[in-house]
Amino acid sequence: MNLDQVARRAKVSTATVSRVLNEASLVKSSTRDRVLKAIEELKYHPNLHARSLAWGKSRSLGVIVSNLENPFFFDIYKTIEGDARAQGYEVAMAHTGYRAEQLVASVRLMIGRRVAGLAVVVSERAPELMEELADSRIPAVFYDGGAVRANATGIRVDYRRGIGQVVDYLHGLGHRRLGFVGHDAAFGPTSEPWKAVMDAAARIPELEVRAAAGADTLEGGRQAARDLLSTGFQPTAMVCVNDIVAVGALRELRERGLRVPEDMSVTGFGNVKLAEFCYPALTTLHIPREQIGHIISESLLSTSEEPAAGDTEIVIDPELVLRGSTGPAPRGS
Amino acid sequence: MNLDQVARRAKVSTATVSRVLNEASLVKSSTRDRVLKAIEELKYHPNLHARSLAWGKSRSLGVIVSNLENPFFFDIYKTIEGDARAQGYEVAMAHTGYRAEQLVASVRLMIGRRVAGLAVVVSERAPELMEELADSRIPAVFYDGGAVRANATGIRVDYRRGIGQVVDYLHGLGHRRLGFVGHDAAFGPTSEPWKAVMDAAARIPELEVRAAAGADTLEGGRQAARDLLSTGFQPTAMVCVNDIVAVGALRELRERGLRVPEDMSVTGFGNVKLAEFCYPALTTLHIPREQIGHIISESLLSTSEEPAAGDTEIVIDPELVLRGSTGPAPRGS
DNA sequence: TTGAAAGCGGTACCAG
DNA sequence: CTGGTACCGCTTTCAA
Repeated sequence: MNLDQVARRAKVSTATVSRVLNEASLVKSSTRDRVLKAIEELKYHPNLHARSLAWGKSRSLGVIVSNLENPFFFDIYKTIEGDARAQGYEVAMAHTGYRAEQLVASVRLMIGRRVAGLAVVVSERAPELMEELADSRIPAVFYDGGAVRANATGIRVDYRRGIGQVVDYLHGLGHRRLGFVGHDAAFGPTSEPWKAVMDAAARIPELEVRAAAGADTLEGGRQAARDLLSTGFQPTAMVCVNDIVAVGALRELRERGLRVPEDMSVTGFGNVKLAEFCYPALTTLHIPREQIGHIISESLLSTSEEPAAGDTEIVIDPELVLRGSTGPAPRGS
Repeated sequence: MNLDQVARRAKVSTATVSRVLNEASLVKSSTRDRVLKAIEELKYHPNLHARSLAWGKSRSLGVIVSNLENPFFFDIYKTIEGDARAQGYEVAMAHTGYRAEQLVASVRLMIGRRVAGLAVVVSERAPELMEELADSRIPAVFYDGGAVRANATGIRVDYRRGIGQVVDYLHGLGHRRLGFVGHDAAFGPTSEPWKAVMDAAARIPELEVRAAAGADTLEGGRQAARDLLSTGFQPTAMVCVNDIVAVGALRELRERGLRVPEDMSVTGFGNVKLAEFCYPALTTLHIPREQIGHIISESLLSTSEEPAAGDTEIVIDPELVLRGSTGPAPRGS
């Protein structure tokens, strides 16, 4: 099942078979037919490894995301994939589950595959690795990737501003005790969302904030909400690091008999589709995931040979979307 | 950045470099160190295409799913991926968006990659292609794949039985007019779920059933529910083809001011995590997705060289899970 | 323990 | 328009 067998059967050289396969230079139609027939009969499928090896380059993009299960990441991935396909590129996906080691493995994998471009859409970090990536000369784009490496585009969300808006909004509604529901990879002093919350809280002294975190899943959000409440702390609002975790929190509240938003306000982050479909619908911060995807693919697939501007940092401004999950703080709280 | 350069720098042959890379035969540790140093300095990453070409085989599994966005598919994918990784396999993922043409392209891609095994977890069909796959001698497992090809394992859900249970249950609660919310790829007389509904309806003459379908997304479910209701038909229960679509329907009902389950019962299919987290929580049919994933990977990764039993068909029996989205039919309906 | 060289399956340049 | 052939980068005998 290789070129040679096809060539032999069609009584031509491998070069000719290769030609009909790539529709490149013209082949006499009678010969072409013979070859096609042989291919058909032999159920021949070209070995893609051999092909890309010979080709030198790989007309494929790599996309690494933290958690494909979270629609936030999926939406970005899908957009990139669509764009890439439209330009005739394959897409190789990898997800890390927020583990730095897995990120390292994935990047190495992509370098090994000699992808034509790499999108790194993850929250976790692996600084040493980025150097390796840079040396590989593979064009890369980072989303949320912390310090942007030289000669690569970076995209990040202005958490400080987004969370700031949410906190101000809640404060304006009379809330004084806030719970922050993070997830393991967006927790602790190195995490942007966390810093943003702390900043906002520091700005408004009368605010009291406590935090908890679980996995980046529905169940994780529920668990975090439970942990938060079981400490005895009685917040009147919960600021969640993303919509999925927020939906998880909603369930915990429901099962405790707490009404949203009468007894407790809840906010999300991202504005994924589910935020509109859950009940109550989530007040959240809109992040334009498709736009992010397009920016990424555009930057990676830039027709021009030049490294697409390079060294750019694009900052996304979240936009507050008000829905049913937030309301005035309960009286006498 | 290839073997040769590393070899040259370390003053050894490419064979030796290859050896230290594969930790195969022993290399004198002083030489090994020299080589490792060279690799380090050159930031060398082996070309995986060349490697698998030389290797002949590919220690990687292919997984094709219809819609990764739907957690049902994702859960299966994730399980397979986990198992495969645990055995040192790479996983190549492709999704088809329920399009047969895309399925064809994806299978060809996987054959071209010479994957060691292929999981085809899709609802759409492409019979001609399956023949091609069979000839490729790649071990394959199909989920929901219709007619099982010779010498391959097939797994399918007993829709007839599952839907039958739901319909009987609703009928027992007094429901007489049922709406079926499908999605485009699970609609029409060739679709199993559809046939199952029609069968059940035929069994109980006093039942009236109408159907509608949209995309396999939250929004699609909402749209389908809207279409169903806008015909003037007034069902008292909606049987949905999966949980996602059901959550979409829930929203449409909510916005029309219809209470669930007082005014309308709703059922899902699959029992994905979201089914517990939405409001009201969904009565649904549990499909053991992780078990399915394990069966698939086990069958594909069977240590024995023999084609893993082959020709097996495994039928999954869905289990009814009762939650808050169903109740007695409204009085006087 | 190490090196030389023959593939693995294609592509593409150079003649004819 | 077609065939011969030198690679692409790595693995793997076979000898040394």
